Amino acid sequence: MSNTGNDLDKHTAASARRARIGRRVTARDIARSLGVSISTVSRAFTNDAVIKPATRDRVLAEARRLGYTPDSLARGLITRRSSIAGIAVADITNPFYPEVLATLTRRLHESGLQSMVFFAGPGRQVDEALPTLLQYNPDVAVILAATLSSETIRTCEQAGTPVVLFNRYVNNTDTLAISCDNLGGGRLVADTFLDAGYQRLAYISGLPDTSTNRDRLKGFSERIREREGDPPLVEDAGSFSYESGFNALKRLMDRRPTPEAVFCANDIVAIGALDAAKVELGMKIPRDLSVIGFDDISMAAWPPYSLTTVRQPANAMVNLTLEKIECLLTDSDYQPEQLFVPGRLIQRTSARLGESL
Amino acid sequence: MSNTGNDLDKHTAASARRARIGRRVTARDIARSLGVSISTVSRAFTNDAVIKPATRDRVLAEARRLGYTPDSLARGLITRRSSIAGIAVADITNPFYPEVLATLTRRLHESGLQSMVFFAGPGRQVDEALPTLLQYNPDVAVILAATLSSETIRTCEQAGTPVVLFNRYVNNTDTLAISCDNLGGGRLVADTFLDAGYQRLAYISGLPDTSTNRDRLKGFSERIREREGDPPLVEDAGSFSYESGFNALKRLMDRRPTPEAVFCANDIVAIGALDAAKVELGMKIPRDLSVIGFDDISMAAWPPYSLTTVRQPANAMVNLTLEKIECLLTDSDYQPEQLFVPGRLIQRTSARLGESL
DNA sequence: TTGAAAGCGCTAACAA
DNA sequence: TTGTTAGCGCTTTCAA
Repeated sequence: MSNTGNDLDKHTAASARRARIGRRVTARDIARSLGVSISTVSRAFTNDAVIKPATRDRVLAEARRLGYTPDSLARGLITRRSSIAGIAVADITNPFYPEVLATLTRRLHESGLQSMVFFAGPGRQVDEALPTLLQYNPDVAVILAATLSSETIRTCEQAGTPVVLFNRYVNNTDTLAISCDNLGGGRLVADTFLDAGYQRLAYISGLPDTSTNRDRLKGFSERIREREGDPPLVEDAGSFSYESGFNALKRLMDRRPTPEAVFCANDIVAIGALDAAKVELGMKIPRDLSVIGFDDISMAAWPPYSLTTVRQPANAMVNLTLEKIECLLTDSDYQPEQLFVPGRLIQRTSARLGESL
Repeated sequence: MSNTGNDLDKHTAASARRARIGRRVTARDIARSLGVSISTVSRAFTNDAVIKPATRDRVLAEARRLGYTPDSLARGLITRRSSIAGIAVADITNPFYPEVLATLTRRLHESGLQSMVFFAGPGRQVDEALPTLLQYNPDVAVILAATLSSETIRTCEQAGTPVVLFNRYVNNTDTLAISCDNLGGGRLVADTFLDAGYQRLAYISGLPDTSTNRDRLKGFSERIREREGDPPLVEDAGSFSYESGFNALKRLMDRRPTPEAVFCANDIVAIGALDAAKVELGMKIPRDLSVIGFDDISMAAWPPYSLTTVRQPANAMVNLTLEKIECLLTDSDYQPEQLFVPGRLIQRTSARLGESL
């Protein structure tokens, strides 16, 4: 655990920058210029401080004139709140997450938290990157669609940073986790297919070791078993990507019995599968095959795909996340929970569900 | 400019968090536990500090044992380097930018900079958000595919934060800007179409007031004029989105003379246009219409689209950005430049270019 | 309602 | 090679 030690870390750096542009304005400058104390300047920028309104106005005016803004870093040093939310996100190739990330950071910002983001690949990278993030004393760490070892979670808590898992969860921990009800979503799709009269069902899986993938399959299979249907064929795509879905569908269609209806681990996999069926196998959708996805990314509504899918209520999930972060930050009695937000079937035309509706 | 003043900003917050989890380990703890001074601990974590190797090892070991890591915020307070890169990104709906963002933050991280990201809509939001970002004293601000008023740029420099514009530039400023050579890209497409023998050309524009959109059109028209072709039809899609492209193509096809070849402001617009042509107008691509896009997002390679496009060399652009950031940070004589990285035509099958090749 | 003083966790000049 | 001291920019008791 050595220092940064890289090429940007020259000693000349700070001076070079300061040479380029003027020194930053500090509270002292305002104080001097106005003939008041530094504390007074500070109070002008603290909401519930006792200060004469007229004085505050003078300070604020002078601050605007000189371009002063309190230094959040220095402030955080003493308030013990950095107002930073550390966010780790994997799976940026799935368009669902940029959208979530955008609304999440926006909502955090509205709550006075700046987002420090780290993008990780699918591997162990999140565990490796988190220590760096922790050096900034984030008020909270949000892990987006990535897994975190319980060991790393422990590290965070030891550093005083509560952790929120978004769309993943870990067993055997009492870490706050907000997720779509993937299990319920899987069951919903099973019911939908069975109600429509399909018997030969299949599942195309995504990244194997993720709770999203596991639970969607689990709910799907479980419900089929409950209704005494034939167990579904499971084709492992290997990852949540277009190419994976594309190739998986081709393999799936070589297997027997040929499935009538396929549930895909997520939309991007479903879209890959759809294209493979159409382009490679010359199939007509939904005449020859019914396909249902999961997420409801914007692409799902594009005319050539018109994908029937389980919508993850991204906004509701983000709202819930913010609500719980507030609990974490303000209520010392709050016991972290694992929360599941139900998804909803969005019917388009990639699945023929016919009569039963 | 008042304080944050929001619901997370309770006074109980810090104490609640500290109650939940142990107080953070500080350099003082290590020092006490080892019977050395705080400076010695500090030196152990500073690369080029004079310290006995054995002492450093002892400190590092103890640090690991107790889970100590220097507080970057406190460190930044005195070194005058926060090691934070502030990034503002608009246009997250264009898949090109999540990809750029991912590699950009990764490369910054390798250079010892953490990324603080703010997502903005297409509007003035970046100008509004930047002051908040500045409170964290970022070492550099990177503006991704968004415009920044010269006034805000001034504010940044006054605060001591150099600005880098990525894929946008502003006239009349000496702000560092790294961009694809959109002008050259436009000319390249014009040549490609003209060489293939097309005469009735068209351009579907994206978000009107962006340098990317303007320059692509400008290069395209300019080159056509130089080669004495008929000026292209220009259809304004209004934004860089699938729907815009979809609708714009329908309008375009109602105009006369009917174009034989269309250059789209970017890939996502092109893909929308492609779908409109196929789904709505029943056209065969490229038999009835040749389409060329710009960006080369991963979707462009999907079989149903197989979009011929001008590839933006994202990696090269990010590398260049990092190189120039280093200049900005270390070399006080460095004069900001406007840099343009050439794009390259990726031939797929959405444009019939035939004989001439 | 304000100012003086202490100190958040750290680094850096200076002494030893 | 190490410790002592000062202080980064800010907030926050405590006095006035």
